[in-house]
Amino acid sequence: MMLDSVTHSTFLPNASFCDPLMSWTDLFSSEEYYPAFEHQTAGDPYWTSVHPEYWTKRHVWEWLQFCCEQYRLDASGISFCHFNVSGLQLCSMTQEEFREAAGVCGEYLYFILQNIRAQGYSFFNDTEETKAAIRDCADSNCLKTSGIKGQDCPSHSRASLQSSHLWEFVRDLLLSPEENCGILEWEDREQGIFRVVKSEALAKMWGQRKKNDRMTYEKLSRALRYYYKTGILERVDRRLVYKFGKNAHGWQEDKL
DNA sequence: TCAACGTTTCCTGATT
DNA sequence: AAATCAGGAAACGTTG
Repeated sequence: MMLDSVTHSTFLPNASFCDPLMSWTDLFSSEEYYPAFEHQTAGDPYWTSVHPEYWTKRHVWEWLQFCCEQYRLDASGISFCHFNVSGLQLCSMTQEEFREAAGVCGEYLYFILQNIRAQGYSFFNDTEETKAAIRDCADSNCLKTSGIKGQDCPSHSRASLQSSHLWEFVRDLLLSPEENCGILEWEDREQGIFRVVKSEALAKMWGQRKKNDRMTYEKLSRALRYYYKTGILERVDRRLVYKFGKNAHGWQEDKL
């Protein structure tokens, strides 16, 4: 049903980007088109295992996080609530809507998404062609005028995804209601104060993210306490309650 | 190859 | 009593 919108994608500044003979299904079912990624367990596929049109909100978040990290986008300029959408909704967003949601970074994100849609995850393969295309887009759209630092296309995507920081994981969980499952709860949204409601579940989730089944809340909380030093978190003298510090970004409602 | 970074692991002791 | 907090110390994996 989505085949038309994909194969007839109009955002293809460089025709060589998309092989017109390659079908949508082929693009996303062929292992060789995204060799850099591993599929997760069937019950919980990673965004790279799923077609953008079928991404859940969680997948959208994962993709966004990946883009921010891989391309060093300034997350503070991105309105995350605009991206609290399903893959289908994301795919229906126009370039203008991306710009509204994330400024110049939005154009970049739009470009990346359209390329994934058009050619699958081969977009991330380490080819000169892709690198050049990214540079072209970057030059004409955002890198010149924004703080985005130019980077070659991702060749270590998986590693990069795994390197996601704990506080960002916590932040994103807090901002993603359907993934949260009542694990975290805002205590004071404006001040960035939140409570860990299900400490064990939080540790389990973090452990899953880091592929570490020995993670416990005891150990996770030690890592959180290190954030007091760096101003990512501030101490709140209540059990299981934390507060984002001045060096944490991307959690504030008015900046979303 | 090395060193910095962000944890992870373990621990002792205090607090709730 | 069990869970959580506070940090020191050291190990560890990734990254530049």
